Amino acid sequence: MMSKGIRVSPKLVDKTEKINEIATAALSLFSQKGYAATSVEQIAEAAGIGKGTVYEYFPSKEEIFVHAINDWMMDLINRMVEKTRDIDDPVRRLKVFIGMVKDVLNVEEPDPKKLFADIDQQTFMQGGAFYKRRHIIKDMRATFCGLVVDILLDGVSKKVFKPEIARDVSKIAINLLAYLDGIGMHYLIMEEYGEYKDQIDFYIQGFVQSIMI
Amino acid sequence: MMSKGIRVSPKLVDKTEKINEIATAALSLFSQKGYAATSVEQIAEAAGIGKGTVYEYFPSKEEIFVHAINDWMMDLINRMVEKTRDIDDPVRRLKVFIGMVKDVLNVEEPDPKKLFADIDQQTFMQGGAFYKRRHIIKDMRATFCGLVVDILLDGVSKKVFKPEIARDVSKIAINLLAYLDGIGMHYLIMEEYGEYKDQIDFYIQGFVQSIMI
DNA sequence: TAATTTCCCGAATCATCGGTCGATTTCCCC
DNA sequence: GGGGAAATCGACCGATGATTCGGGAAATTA
Repeated sequence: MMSKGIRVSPKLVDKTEKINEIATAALSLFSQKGYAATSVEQIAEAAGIGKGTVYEYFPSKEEIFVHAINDWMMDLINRMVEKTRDIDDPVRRLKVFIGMVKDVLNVEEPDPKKLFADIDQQTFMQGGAFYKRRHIIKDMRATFCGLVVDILLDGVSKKVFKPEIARDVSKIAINLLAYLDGIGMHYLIMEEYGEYKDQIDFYIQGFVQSIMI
Repeated sequence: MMSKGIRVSPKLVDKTEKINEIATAALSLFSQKGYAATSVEQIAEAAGIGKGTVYEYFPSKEEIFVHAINDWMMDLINRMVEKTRDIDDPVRRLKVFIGMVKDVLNVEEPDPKKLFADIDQQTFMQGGAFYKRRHIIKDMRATFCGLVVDILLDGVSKKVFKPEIARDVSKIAINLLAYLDGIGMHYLIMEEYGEYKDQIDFYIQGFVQSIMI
């Protein structure tokens, strides 16, 4: 605590930490009620501060959303990188990665369902929080895609995956992620989580078979 | 015009047609500005009537959305059924279907991008227009899936597709649609429409190969 | 303790918008 | 051409919620 105090003057607060506290409280609320239905007052209450204080740390509600979502997705990606980085067997590495993607939808806190819907919303709508910052979302997707590309190329170099997939590795990665996106959405809408994992496993089985030597 | 006059009394309006006029005007606005950013007054103006009049035909803004989206999706599905129904060659039939799905994203009026985002939004958020009517969205998806299943089974019975896919035909159909969903979303976000069709063709090539005898 | 700066707050502001309602217009029938 | 039901309308109401702002609390220094 009390780390960032460069100038010494009356009362100093760790701004960064406070910002994160607010963002964390907000993310939880956004995931429960959605962005639009969450008021700044509720965020303040959840963070244990007054409404006006929120505006000492964020210029607007939109910025809270952007910050919170950014942190959340960064964290998600970092954990995936970490968990898969040191796996030697490319097939296992791929499957661990996919397993983590599968599990994302089952997280309880923060529940990602509404977060994803709100991200799309705020990205597509002119004037949305992410509209003028689509690059954040794009970068995130690109990073994600890069992760898969790494795994695939690693498999190629280890002679486990067919060499010819190297040529289309980017296409293949995008297609895999698109599928995972789509099937996740499908089950979110259809609410048949029971079959979700089977369905993915069925797909992945064919996928792995098609890229293995 | 003036078709539905059963009871003859002072002044009679074709309610059904008026409802559709309003819904059509609304759909166009929703697709341009999104559901939340479209006011009932704007809908009224676009339909060439007063705000109060809108409420003679719809009980709420939400109902306008539900009605408009329902019509829109029904129409989409019907056109797909029609265009593919009479194609004999299962492979061509499948490809025509996929071609139509591809083209959906490029429609200008109404532009589907925001509509899809709003549908998800209104489906996931408690209190959303589709929240208590997820069945409408689910049914639509099920119908859509049924279409693919039909095409696949037709191919099996014509000895063009492998017989063993009949066992998992539902899984296969869902996976295909999930992919198309996901890749569509991907390109909507990444805004690289140029590569969109190539990407899908690449996928479909592998897909068709995997199910053909 | 007083001075000073930072931090905190929630009442007030301001704008938006969905929905209502009573007045007004339109149209059909006699 | 007038009676009356149907249809239209838009000013108004009430609620909501993001953002502002001015005063008070807290902490630090002298």
